[in-house]
Amino acid sequence: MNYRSVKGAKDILPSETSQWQFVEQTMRDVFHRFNYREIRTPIFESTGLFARSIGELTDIVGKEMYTFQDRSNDSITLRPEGTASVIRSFIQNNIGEAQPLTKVFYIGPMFRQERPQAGRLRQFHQFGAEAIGSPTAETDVEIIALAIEIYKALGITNYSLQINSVGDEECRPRYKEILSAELRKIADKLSNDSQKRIDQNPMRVLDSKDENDKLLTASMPLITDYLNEECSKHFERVKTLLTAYGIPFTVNGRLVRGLDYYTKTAFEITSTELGSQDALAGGGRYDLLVKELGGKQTPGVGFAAGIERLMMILEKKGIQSPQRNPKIFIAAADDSSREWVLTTTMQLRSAGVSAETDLLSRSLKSQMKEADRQKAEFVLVVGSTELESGKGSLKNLVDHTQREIALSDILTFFKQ
RNA sequence: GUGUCCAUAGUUCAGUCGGUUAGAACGCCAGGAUGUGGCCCUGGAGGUCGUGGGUUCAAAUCCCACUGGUCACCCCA
Repeated sequence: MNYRSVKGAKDILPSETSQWQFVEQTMRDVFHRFNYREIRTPIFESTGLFARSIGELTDIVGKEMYTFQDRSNDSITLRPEGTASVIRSFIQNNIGEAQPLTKVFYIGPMFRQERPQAGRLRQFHQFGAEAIGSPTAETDVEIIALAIEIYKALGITNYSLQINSVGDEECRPRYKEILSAELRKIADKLSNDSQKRIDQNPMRVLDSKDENDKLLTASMPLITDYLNEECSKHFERVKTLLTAYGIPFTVNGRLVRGLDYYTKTAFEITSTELGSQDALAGGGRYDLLVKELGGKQTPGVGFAAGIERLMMILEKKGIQSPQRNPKIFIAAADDSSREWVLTTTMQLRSAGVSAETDLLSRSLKSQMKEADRQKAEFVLVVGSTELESGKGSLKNLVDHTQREIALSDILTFFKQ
């Protein structure tokens, strides 16, 4: 085999696409119920957009982006996530001027050059939603409820919701100072990764998976204890509304997001059905992002979720889309009927019926086997005798019954 | 980026202590008194054993390198 798909980029094969369409249709229905409209942005953007929004110091920007110079020497990046593009488009097209609150969703491929493993690809697919223009906790909860409703609609139940508040531009820097100071005292005992983060991103240290780090930081101060009044009130309101809505959650004061633009609410939905990559969805509030990217000060909140990880759970739980099989297979009993068979198949298709026939000049037995393999509901057998008498035998492959039918009635029979 | 394990028909796998024609199941193709699928029966096609090198009289089997996959770290959806 000469050519293979690039590492971490997978084909979605004909045997899998109906499942993908089923999943996408289900989420589109839910988005519609929540009155979110689809937005489709380009899969590449100026590199600066991502560097600015996600953060120069994040791993995504620092070492995972597919960045290249195009033939005009502009620096282009394949999008590693969806929010930055949506906000760019929101600003560029003055979408916020038409109404105070913009509710959009997206579905599409994202690109990150990480080492592939279970639940992690280099080209992967995300769906997500953004509510841009509202500062209220009600909006945070609608976004969380929207994500959860999609999992519910797909029959996924084994997930858990963790929430936190990461503060705002006033209280977070203050907390970071305090935390950094505490961490510096034990710096030499922390893991290498954590030591590097003490100054740049101390909150990530508290989220370390290293057992020793966990022990050492067990009694460290948490952001939730240092929120200012506004952030604290917002966080309380989110918790109250989630409870009122009946959405179970746990507060995790160590939860942080990998993107820098989040403020106040941050959340993550995880599943025990996945491997070590157990995050199904993540999101939060980003009140500074629109302004950061050159727009008017506009609050926003959103989430992003991985489709492949969702598919892994559906597969594991045996949740499958209904199959779309041909309604009728028309078999030619001999060569004299092939012309009639082909034209009738075409006419059925024009009339809106999924119809199939044999293109390989195969024996009747082979055609019957093919009809069975295709899971066609009916088989119509037509040969020279049927053409003369004007009547064919129509077999129902599901209940195994067979009846005579006038060939001239075929179209009307299958139209409804 | 670091590490783990793995690599044999289309697929999932077996292959003894290195030993001569590399197997199974499923799938595929063709038949089963000649015009009817599923189950069943018969037959058939299909593999330079990932690639390259080494050890050996002899390598799918042992060793090395590379490539690819996999899972974990990391990161995150």
